[in-house]
Amino acid sequence: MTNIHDIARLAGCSVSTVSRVINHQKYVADDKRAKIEAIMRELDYVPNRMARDLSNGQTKTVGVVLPYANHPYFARIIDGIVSAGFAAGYKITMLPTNYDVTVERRYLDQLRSKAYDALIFTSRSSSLATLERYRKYGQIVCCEDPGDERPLAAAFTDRLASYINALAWAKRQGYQTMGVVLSRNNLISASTRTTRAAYEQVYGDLAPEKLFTGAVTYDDGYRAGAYFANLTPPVEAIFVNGDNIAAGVHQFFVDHDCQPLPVIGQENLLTSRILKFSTIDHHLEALGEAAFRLAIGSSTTHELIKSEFIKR
Amino acid sequence: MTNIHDIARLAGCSVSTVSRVINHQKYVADDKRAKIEAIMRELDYVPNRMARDLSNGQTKTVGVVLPYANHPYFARIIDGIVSAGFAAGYKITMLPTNYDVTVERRYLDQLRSKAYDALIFTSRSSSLATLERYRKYGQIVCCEDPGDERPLAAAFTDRLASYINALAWAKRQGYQTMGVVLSRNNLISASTRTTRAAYEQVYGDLAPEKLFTGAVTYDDGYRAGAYFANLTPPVEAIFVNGDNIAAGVHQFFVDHDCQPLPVIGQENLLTSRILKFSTIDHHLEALGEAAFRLAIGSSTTHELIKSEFIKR
DNA sequence: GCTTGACCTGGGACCGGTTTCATAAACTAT
DNA sequence: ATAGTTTATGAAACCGGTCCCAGGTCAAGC
Repeated sequence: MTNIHDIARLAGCSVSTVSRVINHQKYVADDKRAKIEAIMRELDYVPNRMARDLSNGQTKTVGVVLPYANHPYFARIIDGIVSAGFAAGYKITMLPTNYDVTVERRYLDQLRSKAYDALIFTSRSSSLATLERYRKYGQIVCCEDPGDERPLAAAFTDRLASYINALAWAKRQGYQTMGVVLSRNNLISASTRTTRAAYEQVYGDLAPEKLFTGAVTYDDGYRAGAYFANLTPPVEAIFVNGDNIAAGVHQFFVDHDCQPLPVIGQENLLTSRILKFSTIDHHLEALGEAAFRLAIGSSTTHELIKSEFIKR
Repeated sequence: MTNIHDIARLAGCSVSTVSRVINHQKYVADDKRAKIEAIMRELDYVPNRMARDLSNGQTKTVGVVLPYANHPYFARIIDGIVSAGFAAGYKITMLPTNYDVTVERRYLDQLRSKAYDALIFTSRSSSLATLERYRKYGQIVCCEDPGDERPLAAAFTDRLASYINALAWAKRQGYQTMGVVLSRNNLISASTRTTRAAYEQVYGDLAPEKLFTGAVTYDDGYRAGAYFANLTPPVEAIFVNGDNIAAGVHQFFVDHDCQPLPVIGQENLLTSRILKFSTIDHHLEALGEAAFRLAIGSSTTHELIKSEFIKR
C-alpha cells in the first residue's frame, strides 16, 4: 500500500505539504499542489482512515445499542439513525445485546477505548447510573423519557400522553374494561412503567389478571389472545404493546371463531393497516434522527417526538 | 486519557512488557504482570482501539451496503449478518445507498482506505467489473448468484429453482395465466432476471401487459392490484416480488369487492401468514450469516442457501 | 566447564497520518 | 531602509499501540 511518505518522496517534498494538499489547506504553491495531486491520482492513493482517525482522536462512528435487529420497533429507529448518520457523513455500527447486561457493558468499554464517538441506547438493561459513569468517555444518548433527572441526553416520544389519549378514546368509545399486553414486566423498561401509569390514570388500578406479559412477537400475541379469550369476566378491549403482537391477539380470535375483541396497537405497521385496528404511531424514524443529532452533539440535550394516534 | 506509556512509566517497565500483559502473552514475570494489571485496573485503563487497529492493519469491521434499511428483505439479511458478526467479535456498519452508484463508489473507496476489512453488497448498482477492481483492497461479498463467472465471493439463494417450483405448482393448481410484479425492470437486478427466466420456462414468453414494475412497497402493490383488476383479458393469479407488496395487491381486491386473485409472495413475512397466501421463504437470515462468513474469509467462496416454498 | 534453550526485558522501528513550530522568502506599509 | 505581515515549506513530535530483535539470566544436559 502506498502511503503519504511515498507520495512525499515521489513529489520531492515533505509529508506536511502532502497532508496540506489532502486536507485542502492554504499555503501550498499552485504548481506543487498540482504535482502532488497528479502523483496521488497516478498511484491510486487514498489516505488511510484508521491513521487519520487515530491522529484526530475521533472515529466518525456512532454505535447503536439494541436488543436485536429484527424487531420492527428497533428497525424503524435504526432507519432514522442511519439516514441522519449518512447525511452527516457518519458511520453507524449495530451493537446487538439480546438484553444481556454483560454485553452492554462490553459496548460501554468499547466507547471508552474510543471505538465510537458516541453510543445510542435504543433500549437498555444497565442502570442509568452505570451509563452516566461512562458519559465522560463519549456522548451517550438514551431513547426514553429521563423524567425529572436529566443527566444523559435523550430522544423520546410523549408516551404517557399518547397512551392516555388512546386509552381515554377507547373509554369514550364505550370499552369499560381494558386488558393490557406488555413485553417485560420490570421497572427498567420505560414502556412498561409508562403504560401502567397511563392505565391507572384512565382505568384505575391495573388488576393482575388484566395484564399479560412476555409478549414480543406475533406468536406471543397469539398466546395473549388465548389468555384473554378464556378470561372471566372478559375484558372489552385490549391495549397491546405493538402492532404485530396485536395482530397475533386478533388472529387468535379469528382462528377460534370468537367475536374479535378490539385491539389497540403501536407503531402503525402494515399489520394494523391490513387488519384495520387503531394504533399509536410513535414516529420512530424521527426519534432515530433526533437521537443521532444528540449523539454528535447538538445544542439541546433532549428532544421530544410527538406521537400520533391513528383511529381505525 | 491514560495510555500505554503512562502505565509503563508507573509500573517502571517498558511499553513492550505492558503490551505483552495486555495481549496475554508469555514471557512476563508473574509479579511484574500482577503489578501492571493492578495499575491498569487502578487507572481505569483500556487500550485504544484505533491505535491497535492501525498497528494491526485491520478494523474488525464489515460494511454492509444496502439501498435502504427499512425494507424487510434487507432487514432480514442484516439480522443474519449482525448475529454472525456479533458471534465472531466483528462490528457491522450500515452503508445505505438509495441505489446511488456514486454513493456505492464512495463506500468502495472507504474499503480502499481500510475503513472496513470487507464489504457485503446485499444489492448493487455498480457493475460486477467495478466491484472486482476493488477486490484487491479487501474482501467483497455479493448476495446474488454469480452464474458461470465467479470472480467474487457470493452468498445466494436458489432463486431460479424456487421460482420455477412455485410457478409450476401454481400451474398445476390450474392457474393457466400468471401476472408478475417486480421492483426494477433492469438487468442488473438478479431478482428481475431470474423471475423472467423462471416465468419463461413455466409459462412461456412474459407478455408486457402481464408485467407490473416499480413495486417496492405495500402501496405499490395496491397500485399493481388496481392494474391487474382492470386488465383484459384478466390473469388468473399473480406472482409478486414480496409479501408486503403482495398484501397490497390482495388488499386492492378486497377493498373493491373484486374476487381476490390468488397471489404468491416472497419472504414469508407476517403479512402472508395473516392473509394466508403462499410465499417463498428465502431464509435470508441464513443468507446473511453465510455472507458474513465469506466476508471474514472462509475456505469456500460461494454458498447456496436453499429456499422453501410455503403453500397456503 | 561449556553449550543449549527457555525465560524475561527493553529499545526502537513501525503503522500512516496530523499538527506545531521554526525558518525563510516575498510583499506591504511606514 | 526597516519593520511587519503573508506565504510557503520542512523537521520532528505526536496519536497509541504492536512487534522484531538484541541482550541478559539461569538451569538442564553433556
